[in-house]
Amino acid sequence: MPRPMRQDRQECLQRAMALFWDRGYHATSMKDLEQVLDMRPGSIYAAFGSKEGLYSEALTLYARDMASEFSQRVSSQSSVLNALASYVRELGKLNRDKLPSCACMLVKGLLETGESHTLQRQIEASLSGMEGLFRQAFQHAIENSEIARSGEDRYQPERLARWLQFSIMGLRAYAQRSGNQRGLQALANDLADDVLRLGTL
Amino acid sequence: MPRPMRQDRQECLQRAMALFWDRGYHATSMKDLEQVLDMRPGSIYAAFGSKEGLYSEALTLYARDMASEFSQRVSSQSSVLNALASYVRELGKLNRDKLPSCACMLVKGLLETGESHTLQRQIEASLSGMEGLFRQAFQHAIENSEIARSGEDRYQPERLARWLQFSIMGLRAYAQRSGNQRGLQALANDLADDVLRLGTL
DNA sequence: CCTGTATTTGAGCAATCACTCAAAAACAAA
DNA sequence: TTTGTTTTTGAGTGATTGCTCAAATACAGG
Repeated sequence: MPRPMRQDRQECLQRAMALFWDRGYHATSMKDLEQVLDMRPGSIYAAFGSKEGLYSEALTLYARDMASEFSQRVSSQSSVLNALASYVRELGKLNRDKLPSCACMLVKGLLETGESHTLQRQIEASLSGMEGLFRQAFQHAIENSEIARSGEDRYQPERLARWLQFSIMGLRAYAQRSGNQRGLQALANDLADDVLRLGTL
Repeated sequence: MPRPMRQDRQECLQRAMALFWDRGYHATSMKDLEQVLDMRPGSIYAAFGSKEGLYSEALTLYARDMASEFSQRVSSQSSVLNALASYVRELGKLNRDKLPSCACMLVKGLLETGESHTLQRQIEASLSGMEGLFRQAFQHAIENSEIARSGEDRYQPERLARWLQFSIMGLRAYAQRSGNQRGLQALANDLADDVLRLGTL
């Protein structure tokens, strides 16, 4: 009976995510979104409620994609440490040509969203979620005896996870600087080596 | 003869810097600035030309303050490595109560400014300047024989400077997450220890 | 006191912002 | 085809954006 929806909601979110990721929340106007989504204002508001609602859903999609890619990478290799190291090493190839932005969309949002804002809490929750995945990965590495001296405080999974998240945040922020592709890759390689060094006696 | 200026330009810039640093460029409106500066639009535009011009000057002030504080800290201690370590360790105390934002204003600007924008280039130049100061500091540390195995690639001043800047960017982005003050300080302490470890044989 | 110069003022500009809603359009079922 | 339900449309909402400029204001020199 009803008129069918012309647009695929999931594809809309993908496009909106790319635009928000590139320009940030405040610099993205509804008019920009109308153009990218090929939808008129009424349709967008019917589907997503508000600009903030759309951004929120885009953030959720981003976080979900990021988490699933990470999980897949870690579970598809027998060595957790190798998986983590290659993950970090590939961050050195970050390039504006492939992605909307080198920097993490969550971090961009974290830095441009005012404190005590609803979005801020959502972003912090997503970041905590990622850090939790990192913790699990290091936990597995310890259970697999991949990490030397895992009894020492310095090698607790919480601590390592915190370090990894900090590193990724820093690396991707650093990557936002144009030029200097060489330095970025060197930095990523050094970090990857640091990860591997956790397994060296 | 002329009517004297009511406002001190330098103090205006300080206030504008604090507001931009807190809210970011796009989320700060001229009306907000009028209130904080206690100036009417005409005066602001007579003094700074445009919102972007004011932001640009605020960025310059921020970068200058940051650079001079760093230089002072390094030159006031006999041991460069100790100075750097204490600098990093104090970043663990970053708190929204003291500063407009935990995150670096340059990084916030870098992430919210579109590529190929004039502001982006200015920010990148300021970041390069800071990295240069870091390089000089490590250079001095090497000349003072503070750094062990300084002949190895891994301990080149350029590389160490890059690592330090990446670390500070990551640390201050991580600090923007509310709560978790404990984890932040632990992270900063670990990084400070890494700095000191450069001097250990 | 006046006069001249420089600054400050604030009403108001066009443009854009996020957003609304009555009407038109598109389909499936009858 | 007709009907019923839902989605899409896009002109238009009031508010806010960054910004302008003629007039008012404030002072130093004469």
